[in-house]
Amino acid sequence: MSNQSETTESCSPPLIAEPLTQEQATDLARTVKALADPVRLRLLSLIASHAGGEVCVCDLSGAFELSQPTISHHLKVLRQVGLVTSERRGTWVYYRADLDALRRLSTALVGDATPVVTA
Amino acid sequence: MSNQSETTESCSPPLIAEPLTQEQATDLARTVKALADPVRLRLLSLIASHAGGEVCVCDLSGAFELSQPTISHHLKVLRQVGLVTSERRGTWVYYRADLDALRRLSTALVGDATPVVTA
DNA sequence: TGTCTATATTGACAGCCGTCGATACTGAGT
DNA sequence: ACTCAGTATCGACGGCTGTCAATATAGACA
Repeated sequence: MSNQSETTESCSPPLIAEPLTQEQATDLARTVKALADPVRLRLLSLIASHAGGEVCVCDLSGAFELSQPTISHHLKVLRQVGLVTSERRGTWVYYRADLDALRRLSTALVGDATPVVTA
Repeated sequence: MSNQSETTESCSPPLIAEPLTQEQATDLARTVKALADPVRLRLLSLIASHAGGEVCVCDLSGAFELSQPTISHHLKVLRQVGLVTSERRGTWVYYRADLDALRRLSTALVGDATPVVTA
């Protein structure tokens, strides 16, 4: 049960290379939507940047002034698009970021070459 | 008037490097939200991938089975976060993608190195 | 079995958002 | 000045979403 991911966001040409089909856009939007919330961005950031790669939910909850169900809800949204995975060990549940999924998302936007032209 | 961009999304360390502050997350979410819609993804894709870099609104509207006000609304959302800019020439308005803005967004997610591990 | 802690699910509610029709605005050409 | 085409804004409506309190579930430990 650790992962009911219905990951779609397959590998299509980047957005800037050729027009997305309606289906591609719908798939991509699913993943982007999951990231389109400050709380979820911080959650993913906390998980992805954590040494060891794993974070216990109890540690995540403490970082927000939100109810426990709300945090659980946001984690579920991230799980459903495959950006994070979860594993139960004893009483605790540990979350881990899927960096490849994030990279695929990034690639879907701009492709591989990413020379930032910091003005 | 061609551009009422209130672009915030400044250059912060990527999401996966260190935890986002609440403000960073809010800023980033603003931009991500603008992309979190299939229609806007397709619009941006149509604009960004267009030869010449410019697309007239009249060409964009034709690609969707949506009312003209709806397309105009979505274009405004993209404009407000600086992902596209617009310029009026005569009767027509031309939209252009800001690829640097897109790249900054991508960098905010995964950083510079983007080796895709296509499984 | 019972209890306690950690996490998930449910149900409800308010606010946001995508969509439309109607209307206003802008520039071009009579 | 008038009209016409292209685009933007307004106001309204329905559906989606983030939040919570209440409750359920899962595992650890008596």
